[in-house]
Amino acid sequence: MHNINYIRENPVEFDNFMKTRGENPIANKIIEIDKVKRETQTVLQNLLAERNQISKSIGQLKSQKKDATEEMEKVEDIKNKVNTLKELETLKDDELKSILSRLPNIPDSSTPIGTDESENVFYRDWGDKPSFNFNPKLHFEIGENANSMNFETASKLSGSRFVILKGQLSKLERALANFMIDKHTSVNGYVEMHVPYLVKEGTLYGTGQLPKFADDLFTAGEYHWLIPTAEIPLTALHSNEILNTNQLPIRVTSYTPCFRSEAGAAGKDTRGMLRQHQFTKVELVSLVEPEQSKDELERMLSCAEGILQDLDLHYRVMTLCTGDMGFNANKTYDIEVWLPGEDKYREISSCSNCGDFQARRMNTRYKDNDKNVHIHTLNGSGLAVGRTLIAVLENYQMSDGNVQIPTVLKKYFDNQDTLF
RNA sequence: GGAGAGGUGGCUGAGUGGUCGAAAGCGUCGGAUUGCUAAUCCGAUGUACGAGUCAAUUGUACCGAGAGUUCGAAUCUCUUCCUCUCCUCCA
Repeated sequence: MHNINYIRENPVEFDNFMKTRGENPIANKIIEIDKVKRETQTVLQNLLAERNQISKSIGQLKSQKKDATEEMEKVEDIKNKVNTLKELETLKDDELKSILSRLPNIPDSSTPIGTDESENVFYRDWGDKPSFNFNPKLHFEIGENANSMNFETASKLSGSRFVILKGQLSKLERALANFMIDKHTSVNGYVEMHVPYLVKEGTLYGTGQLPKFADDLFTAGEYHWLIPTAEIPLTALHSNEILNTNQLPIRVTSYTPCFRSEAGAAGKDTRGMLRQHQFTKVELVSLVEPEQSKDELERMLSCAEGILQDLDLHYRVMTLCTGDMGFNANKTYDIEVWLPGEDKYREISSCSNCGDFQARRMNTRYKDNDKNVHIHTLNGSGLAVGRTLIAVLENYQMSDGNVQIPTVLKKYFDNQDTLF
């Protein structure tokens, strides 16, 4: 959510920012609505002040058993005006909120300007592409050949975009998640949280998924939505709270399933488990003071990268351009892991600084020298477990169809060398 | 799922139509004092929005949320959400 004062004072700049994010100019419209709203408010409040005063004197007159008919007639007149003005104020306020809640965050000055993913900018990379003396297979070929990855049965149970992992692959998924959580909690300073997977509408509004992206989400019953990422419950932990400075920074992590309708992805990545309605992810969330958020984004990125380094998986980091960046973010780094079977880099983590955008929506502040200031929120995948499993399979595959177990995961497999 | 109770400021908790933005206590902050990791005393202490020479100041709203009754609502009515207790069920 945007600061209306900022838009009021910098309408042209605001429109320019919105343009880089694919939005049409709207500042003037916002300011006009805001102006009417405030003018209405002023008149309304004056009338209410008058009413309160007269009402008070009515009380006094009555307690003295005097006649108050005259005063009561005056108030009657005010009442009618008040009702009309109240309606107008509510109308304008709703209009304003409806517009503001659907506008994306303002990009950070270091975010490259561009229209789509082709204009994302290379930031850095790590490691090298592995070489194979055979033709590397795709992850689902490896999984299906080992009889441990089953899409047909999953589809029988739940439809398309689901998978069943069996035996060693199921264990690999669990091992990866454990490894990630262990590292983030013991080395990187995050506190592990176990959180609800179903949340209320207001929670999703606070983090920015609603009202605009309802189609991307699954609902559960009348009042609940399935979380598309643990970012939702973790970021909203302190909604409607005023934190003390000494509570910050808050760094939390959670291993959860994520549920996404993938409404806009029809026909995309249909084969394999790259794009599922349900997948698991270890999420990192930081709540920090505004001055800290830029450093925190770098820190978070490094924490996520550390997992891939430990797994010895080659990747590159891209800075997303304004047109490709998500709704909430002012800056985002994507980590793309190398998948030899696909012969492509694929997103495995996305680390974003949301500035005060979410904090405004969910009203999370902290006391800074007696002033209440919105905190900054950041989130990042550390990492998407399903996609990490894909990366391990494709990068560690051997010519005989077996898969080596990365060194750091061996302890989860009784020190076995290979998966199957 | 059945029955009941309740939602008030950072916390505990009083308040059943006007003098209530709200007692009291605790906590926190500032000050005074006492020769000592504390006690006592005094004072301050919500949020949002509006008006303003955006400073002093000032107005409005907020007692879970929304609607209503009334000249006037924390207090009455309705709706709704949430919490708790007991029973039932259950990992």
